[in-house]
Parts: sequence; C-alpha cells; structure tokens
Amino acid sequence: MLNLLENLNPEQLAAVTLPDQSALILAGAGSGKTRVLTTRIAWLIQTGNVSPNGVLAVTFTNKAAKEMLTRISAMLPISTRGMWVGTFHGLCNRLLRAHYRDAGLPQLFQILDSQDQHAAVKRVLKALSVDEDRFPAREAQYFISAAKEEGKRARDVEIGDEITRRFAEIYAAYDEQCQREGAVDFAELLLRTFELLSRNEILREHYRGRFRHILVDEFQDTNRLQYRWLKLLAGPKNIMFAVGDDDQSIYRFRGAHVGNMAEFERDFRVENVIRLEQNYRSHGHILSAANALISHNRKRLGKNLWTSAGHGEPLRVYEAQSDGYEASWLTEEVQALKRAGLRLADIGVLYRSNAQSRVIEHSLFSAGMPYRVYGGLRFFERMEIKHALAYLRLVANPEDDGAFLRVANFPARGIGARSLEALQDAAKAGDASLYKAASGLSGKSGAAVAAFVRLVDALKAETQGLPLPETVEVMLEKSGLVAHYKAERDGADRVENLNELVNAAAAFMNEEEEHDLSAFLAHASLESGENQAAEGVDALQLMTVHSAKGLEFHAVFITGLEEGLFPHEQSVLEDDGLEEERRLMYVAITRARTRLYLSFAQTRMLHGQTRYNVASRFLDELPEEVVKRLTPRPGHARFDGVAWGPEPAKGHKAKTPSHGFRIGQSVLHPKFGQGVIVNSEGSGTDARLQINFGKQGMKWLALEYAKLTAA
DNA sequence: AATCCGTCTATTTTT
DNA sequence: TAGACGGATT
Repeated sequence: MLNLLENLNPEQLAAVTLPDQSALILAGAGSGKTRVLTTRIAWLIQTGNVSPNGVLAVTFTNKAAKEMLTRISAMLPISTRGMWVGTFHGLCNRLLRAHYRDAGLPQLFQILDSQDQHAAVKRVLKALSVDEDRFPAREAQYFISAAKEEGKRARDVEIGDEITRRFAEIYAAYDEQCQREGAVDFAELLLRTFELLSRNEILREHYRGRFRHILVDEFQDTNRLQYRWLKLLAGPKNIMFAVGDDDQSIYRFRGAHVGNMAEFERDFRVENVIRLEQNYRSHGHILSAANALISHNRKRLGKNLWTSAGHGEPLRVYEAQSDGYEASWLTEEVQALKRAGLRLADIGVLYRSNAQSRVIEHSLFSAGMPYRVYGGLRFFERMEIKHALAYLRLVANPEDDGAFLRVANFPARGIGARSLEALQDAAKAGDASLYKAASGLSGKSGAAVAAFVRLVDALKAETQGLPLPETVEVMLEKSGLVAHYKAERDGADRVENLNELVNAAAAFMNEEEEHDLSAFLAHASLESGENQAAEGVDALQLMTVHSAKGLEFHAVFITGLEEGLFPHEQSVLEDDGLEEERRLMYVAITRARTRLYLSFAQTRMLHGQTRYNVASRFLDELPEEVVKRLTPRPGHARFDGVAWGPEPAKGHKAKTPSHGFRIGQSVLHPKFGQGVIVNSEGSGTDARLQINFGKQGMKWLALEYAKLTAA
C-alpha cells in the first residue's frame, strides 16, 4: 500500500488520503491531477474503504476515461470490472439501457449525435411547416440543447416573446418525434437519466447505496444539468471528490458553469479545498508568465503555480510583417528544432481559431514538414460512415425513420423526393414508421420503395446471428455503398474508410463486453473515433488552443497573438468574455514544458480581407524579465535574433507605402501609444491616416497635426 | 440525378 | 479566401 503513496507531494498525499467527506481539489495545470484522481481510487480500494463496485468516476472525454482505467489497473492487482468509469454520456447510456422501461424508452433506443440531431430538427421544421429563414434548424437545435442542459422540458421554457414561444413549440414537437422514433440526443441522455432518478425512488436509493464514492474530473467544465445530476446521485450521504481548475474553464460557450465549483463547496459542506500548485511540467519562466497573466482576472478562486525546476529559457516573442511571414518563420524555427533532435510530435502549434491553420499548413507543406491538424471531421462523422451506420441502424431497427430517409435513395435507386414525400404523408396518416408505410405502398414509385424494403429485410435476415465485423461486411456489399464509392472519381478514401469500419467493429468486440449491434451503434455515437487510425509518422501537432487543453509539448508556438484574434473580437462583447480569453491564453502557455514561442503579425488575411492588427494585450501582461524579443521594438535598438524572417511561401506582401508612412506600419502616438496604420486618405498636407490603437480604438488622424513617429 | 453557380457567412467543441 | 448551401440547369 505504501508504494501507492510514494513520491506524492504533501498536497497530493493529503488529497489522496482524505477522510470520508466530500472534497474539492483545485488542481493547477500540470500538477498531477490525473495521478491524484487515480491514486485516490486505488487507495480507497486498497485500504478497504470501498469495493470497486462502490466507485463511480466521471470524465468528459472517452480518452480521459480510458486513461483513468488504464492507470488504475496498473496500480491495482485486482479487476476493475465492477467500477463505473466513464463520461457523463456514457454512464447515462449505461443507466438508460439497464432501466429503459422505467425511463420510458424502447430497449433499442438510439443515440443521435449533433449531426443526427440537426437532421431530426430539420424534419420537425418541415413537418410543422416552419419558415426556416426565421427559425433556422441550427438555432432551433441550439435552443433545444440549451433548454435541456438547464434541465427544462418544452413546457418548462419561459415564454418571453413570440419567438421563444415558437421555439418551445418546435422543441415539444422534436421531443415527440424523438420519443416516437426511440431516439435520444446527447442532452437527452443526461436529462432523461436525471428525471429517471428523481422520479424513481427505488432506483435512486439503489445507486446511492452502491456508489459510495463519486469522483469527478474537470469539474469546472460541468454544466448546470450535470451538476444537478451529480447532486441527485450523490444524495446527502455519499462522498464526492471533485477535481478542477477554475483558471482552465474555457467552455462557457457550450454551457460550462464555473459557478458550480463555489456551489459545490456550499452544497457539500466542503471542509477541505486542497490546492495542487506544484507544477511538474513547465520551467519557471513559463510558469511566471502564466501566473502573471492570469492574475489579471478578477473572478478566481486563487492559485499560484510553482516549480522546483529552474527558470529555464525566456519566452520568445516574434513580430512578423504578415501571417505569411509568421508562418515561414515558424517553419524555419521548427526545422531548427528538428535538427536539434526534437521530435516533431513534441512540438505544438496553437492558434485561436481554425481558419489560422491554413497559412501555416501552406508554409509547412512547401517545406515538406510533416504535420497533423487536429479537429475537423472525425471518423464516425464522415459522410460515408454515416451512411453505413444508417444501414446498420435499419438492420437493428427498420422503423428508424432518420436512417430510412438517409439511405432510402443512397446509393441512388430511383426513390426521388416525390416518392419520399408521399411516403412521409402516408406514414403520418397511418401513424406508422416509414418502413411500415413503405411495406403497404403500391403504384409505380412504390416499386422502387418496395425494393428498398426488401433490401432492408434481406440485410436483416442475412446478418442474423453473424458476428459484428461480418455484419458490417455484408452490409457494405449488399447496400451497394462500396460499389458506389468505388465507381466515384475520388472515392478511394471513402472506400478505405468503409473498410476501416469493419476494423472498428472488430476492435469494439475486443474492447467491450457487449457485442451486439445496438451497443456498437451507441459506441459510434458516443465515441467519435478520434484515435481511429492515428498514423505512426512523427508529425508536428497543429490545433486550436481549446483542443490543446490537457496536452503538453516540449516546445509550443502560440500564434496570431493579435487584438481581435486573441483575445477574439467577439469575446469582448460578451460579459466575462475577456476573462475567458485570458484563461484560454493561460491554458495555451501552460502547455509548454521547456520552450515557448509567442508570435503575432502586423497584417493578416481574414475573410478575404487584409486586416491590420495590434499586438495582443496578453503580451503586455507578461513580465518583461521572462520575455525575449526576437524582433526589434520601439525604443529598443538592440535585438537578439533575426529581424525579419524568411520570405513567406507565397507572395504575401504588405501594401506599398503611400507617403512617409505605409499601411500596415507600426507607429507611436504621444497620447494613444502604439498603433498600426490601417488606411490612408488624401496626400501631402491633407493626408489622413486611419490607425488602429487596439484598446484605445480606431482613429482617423490628420498627418499634419498628429505627432506620429515610426515605431 | 448530378453538376454548376451565385449567395452567404465566417470563434472556440465534446458527447 | 473558402466552404457550405440552395436553387437552377443540364
């Protein structure tokens, strides 16, 4: 037992061995949070405090859940089988499968991912003849999810105005449709479980009796419903162990409610707030920068990271003429790091928004530098995979209307929009599923529909009793999907993905206990398949700051540090938006172990227009003594690096000068400080310049009177 | 049924 | 700039 606790620092040890009462662990970046969480579980079990059956551990991502299980298994000699470790959604799925009847669901309810939900909402809008210009599916979808995440059903929505009333109607109709089709969206998994447990005392008491210890990871990311869910499950007696970092709360836009941390302290009478502040990841200067930056935020629980490692290198700040120059500087720097022996996979290139990756990719590509961009479509979200899954859904349940509509005419088999509309009308009139309605259809368009019904029946019959991977194979052939993509010009990748689906099914059988088709379909909805086919090549890692959370790199580039981009201009309008941007910057900085580059560009192409930006205020918030400028700065003659980097890969050039000053140039104004010339008008003594002073705003100044100096 | 073309829009994202 | 989407065209 002792060796479990070996090498823990005093705070970690205190957290791991806390007595039986609820606790909040404020775990700073790189402070060994996952280690504390997993060791705590192992310790609880090893000391006989609780059996594996009595442990429930909740995470946000499948990756984190998997990681946790692996680490616990490594620490304990016994099986972790009885333990429930999973995402909120995964655990809800498990509960609802076990108690589908009590939850009012069919046994084979299916899970809608965001795409499926979008399609389902569109069908509702059509059925209600809603004007989709006034009530776009996207907004309706957002409205529904937001309401559910507040724990509200359609009837609970407060009707403020006509628009809300309409959205509430759409919400009600959507829920009805889902219920009819046995479909459950992500938020519904949570809400349905919450309602199940609040109504059903026997079940509630059963699970409260079972899960003596409930542990939650990334607690700062919980939304209101998730918190109420936890509170309901924990009851008054169980012991909650919540781990989180308010400074890393960056998901407010999708409902995360940091206030849950303070509420948790009150609701669970937390006597022990333990702060993990010793950082095992980054060198001193990097942490100083992070601490200094985040201290500008007012709403904090308070925390200061420290390390026993040395100061390390200063942060390197690079100012580029344009986004193109920034990218080529970055490329050269990466080449140098690689020559110095660093693995590319240990270098992270971060940016605020996805659009920024393009220029960087272009430069890396020209240099033949391997890179991997995170984000974008994941395996189970690809169109061809969605089609294949729709066929599988029909095999599992032919009355799945969403799946029916998706593939009835894909590959094309002569069922046009007219036939489908007629079919939908017939289904509506008979209060039946499309499949049922199709079985009773006649006429010439009925022939094609009947053929499709026969195909579904045949698939079902032929795959009966087959193992999962074979079922997938048969479906791929019989449905005509593979043949269709083989015939397509650029279909090779898609065919490959379809074949990969067979592997995914085989892998699923190896990893999971349940092997039936509907379990696989649930898996496909809940696990987007990010880790599917991760290539073995050593490649530079490109991603948004958001997706970098939880990761670490030897060297990190934070690019595009410009006012308007990072902090993003939209965020300044939201209340608390700037603080969230700062937390985002804090997350970015704390990803770096030993080397951190910060870069910005005077000129950037955005939405097809050239923008002239001022350096991000976040750069000003870093202590000067930990920063080294790679480019000259006003008032500093000396500089310790290359002034202007290599030419960009393609002709990205700043505009030519008009008079003494050129557009894109940095200038200094006695009152407004530093700014960037954005536009000019007139000439000679009449000339006026438009200058972006960042925080001071945008100004038009007459060249004759304004005392401008080149910066 | 597939393709073309104009229009629109443009943080951040896991489940 | 570039992608997504809807409507019209072939």
